[in-house]
Amino acid sequence: MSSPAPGLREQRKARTRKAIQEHALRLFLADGYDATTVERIASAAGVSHMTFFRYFPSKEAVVENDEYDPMLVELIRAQPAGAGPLTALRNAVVGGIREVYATDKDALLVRTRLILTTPALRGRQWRNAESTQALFAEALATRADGGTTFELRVLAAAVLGALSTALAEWAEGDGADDLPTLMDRAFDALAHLDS
Amino acid sequence: MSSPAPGLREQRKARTRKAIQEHALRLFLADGYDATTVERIASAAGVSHMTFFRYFPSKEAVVENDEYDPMLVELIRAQPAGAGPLTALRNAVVGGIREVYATDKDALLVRTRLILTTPALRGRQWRNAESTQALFAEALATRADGGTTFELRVLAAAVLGALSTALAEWAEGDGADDLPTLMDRAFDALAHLDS
DNA sequence: CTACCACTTGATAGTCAATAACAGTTTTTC
DNA sequence: GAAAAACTGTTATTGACTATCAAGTGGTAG
Repeated sequence: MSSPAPGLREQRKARTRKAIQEHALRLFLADGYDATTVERIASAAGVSHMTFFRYFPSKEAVVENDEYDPMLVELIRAQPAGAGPLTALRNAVVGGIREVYATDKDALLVRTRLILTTPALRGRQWRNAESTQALFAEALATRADGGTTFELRVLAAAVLGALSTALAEWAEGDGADDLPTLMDRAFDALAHLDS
Repeated sequence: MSSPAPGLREQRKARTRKAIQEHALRLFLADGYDATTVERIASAAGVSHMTFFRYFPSKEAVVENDEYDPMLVELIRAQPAGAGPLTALRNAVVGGIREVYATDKDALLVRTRLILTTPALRGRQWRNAESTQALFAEALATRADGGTTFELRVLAAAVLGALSTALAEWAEGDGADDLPTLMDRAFDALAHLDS
């Protein structure tokens, strides 16, 4: 990633981007996703709707937060070589989430609930999961884990399904449960599928 | 399900619905999903665009084919009680797909490829998977399978992830592989995740 | 057979997301 | 300081989708 130069322009862009995102989330929570037009978000953030689309490719994209993927890939690669692929994924993901959870818990809950209750966002979410699946499978492959490419893809897909379920369960319970614990339980279930 | 009366009206509606769907798929394949407008589909089918939306809630919906879910749920319920939940799901799903595959293989391939290559349809597909996950989990629960509701949800999600991967692999290979065999391999991978 | 009723459809107009073209302004960069 | 590049707003257009209302069709009772 590049911070090419902290010039005035970059600072201003970062501020504009953040303003759009914050106003968008605020309005989504207040009035609902569908009832909030891009025009309204833009004017709340003090820009034109064209500028909105220059910062975010779509109305859906303003809710996303894909910053975790690269970190998780790093963590997967860093797992000791002896562990099996499921164990490696488990330790990497649960460890990574634990950190995110400690600092961004509330924001994560708000965003997750919004996504779960908005059909358009749910679809988007799953589409992202597909690229995450590919990243995970690739990271496992470079770790020289056993199994064919196909098997690693299946593994990554199964893990993502399990993680999504944990996240959904957590959000449905309004964040009362401990998310890393739920994810651990999800991984336990994966390890003993035919209980 | 109701066939209230095979009156002229019902026949006509069924014909219109089928015509819209067939023209839509034909045009999608010829010109691409995005390049095909609803207006064009409607006029090809000899109706107005309003009628299109009276038959299908959205442009995306015209590609779907959710008819398999009830059949799969029946098959899951019919599995012998002794088998573990993963085995039950495996036998039900692979058996069901084998039948579909024997009769609808070409149509399945065309539709799957279209969905995989069209971002908007991929999102829709995953959204449907969510309701399928709930149906599977519920079917397993009524079978009095071991495990909590949460664990069954995780299982259903993992299986759907694995199945999607098999379907994607099959479509990427232009249908050269045998789909039921691929699904069997996906289930094998699930059974030995930490290979 | 006819007259009535519910259902289905089309024409029209509108909203909203997303894209394109152009002009005006500001920040770099030399 | 001036030329080049980047950023933004205005306006217009496309296409998915909805609402309304008028007109046409099939089913049915008399």
